Amino acid sequence: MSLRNALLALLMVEPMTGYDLAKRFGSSVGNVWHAPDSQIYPELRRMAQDGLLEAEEVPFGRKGRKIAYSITEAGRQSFREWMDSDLQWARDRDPMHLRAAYFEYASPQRAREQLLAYREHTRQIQAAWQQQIDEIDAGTSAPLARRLSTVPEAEHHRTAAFKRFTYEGLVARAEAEIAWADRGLQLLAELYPEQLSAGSPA
Amino acid sequence: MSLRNALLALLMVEPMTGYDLAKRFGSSVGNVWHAPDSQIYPELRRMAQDGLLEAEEVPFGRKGRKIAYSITEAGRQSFREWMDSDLQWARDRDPMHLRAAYFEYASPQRAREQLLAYREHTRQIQAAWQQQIDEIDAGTSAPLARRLSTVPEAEHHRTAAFKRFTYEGLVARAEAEIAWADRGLQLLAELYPEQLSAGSPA
DNA sequence: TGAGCCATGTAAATAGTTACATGATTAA
DNA sequence: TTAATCATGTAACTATTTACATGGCTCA
Repeated sequence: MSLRNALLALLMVEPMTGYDLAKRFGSSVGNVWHAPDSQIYPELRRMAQDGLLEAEEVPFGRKGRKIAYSITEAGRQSFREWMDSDLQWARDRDPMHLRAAYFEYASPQRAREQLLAYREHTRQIQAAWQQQIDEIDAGTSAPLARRLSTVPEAEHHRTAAFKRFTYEGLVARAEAEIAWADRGLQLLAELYPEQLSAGSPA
Repeated sequence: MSLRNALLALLMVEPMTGYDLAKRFGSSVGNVWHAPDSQIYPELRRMAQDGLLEAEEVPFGRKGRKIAYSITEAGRQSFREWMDSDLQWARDRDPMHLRAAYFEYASPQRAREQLLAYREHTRQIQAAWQQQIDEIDAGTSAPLARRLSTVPEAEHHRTAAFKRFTYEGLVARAEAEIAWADRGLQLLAELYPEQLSAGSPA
């Protein structure tokens, strides 16, 4: 259901084609909710069937065609209802922590490599989130600018504040994960002083 | 695939029935990988079919029966291979942060209630994780005791250290989420001074 | 004898992943 | 004219959720 609402959130701002939405999932909303093209296209058609969206086929070039989706009043209401509904918390399902709990079954070298890879991966997504914050602060955030253009001036500050707040939380969480990976690397170095003497943990 | 490996991890220590495994998912491994009974029972049968487990039907009482699963050598090897394999990172899919990004569409009251509920929920799972740490430190952790009984004495320290390390990370991450919720409550109070004047954010 | 837990499941639906398939447009 | 990117999908599979179904055991 969240994919549907993530799509509605984007379409609250402006109509878009499936392709635009799929690409946008690689940047703005994709930072909090990933979805591949192959999930987006069918979902959009279902949403149109359910009356949440209106689909309009737009020709382009000689023979090209694309489908522009715009949100209907039913779609707007559905999104607002979701925003007011209680969330059900996702249960924990975390491969990296599951694995770390059983590191004694792995070789220290592999454990170390995995922590390094996890730290690197986390740093990368953290950088992407931080960039969103920087762009919001600099006033160069394209997604935010689009959103603000549909909102009365008096609400601009709040709208920007919520977006920034969201990314702050993600950056802080990533920071905790990076610190955790660092502690793990340190722990490995302490527990296996000989095997890991060659590589520096940091 | 992680469910399978979470089950293998438990069965590396000792044979268990489906019921035992399902219950254990409510405490030890369930802290990092949740799975309902209805997913566990079929998965165990599939794993037995694949030769990773041996199933033995054990009668109990007059007509009762249960199925004890023990890990086979193929199962042990499969688990070790998984432990050495690279993890593919789960994409971000986070309903609470998705929602927070669009809080301007919710009423400040509902936004506040949702942050309070999220903080409370996070505190609860954090407390469960912290309890695991306390039990490890006190030497009263039943799951750890079971694990240690199958491991040479020289490895006890390391085994305990990895378990503790895992839960430390989860506690720290929860701490970051709680701090984020606090910042959100503060932000709401600042953005909507009149509407929220009645309730204290903390 | 009834409540609560032990024990194992099935069915149906939804969600998500991976790999593949097809063709058009645009700019170098 | 070819590479990149625009544009939309299908098929097959795996994972997960939700709700339901069945019956035995144990203790008060």
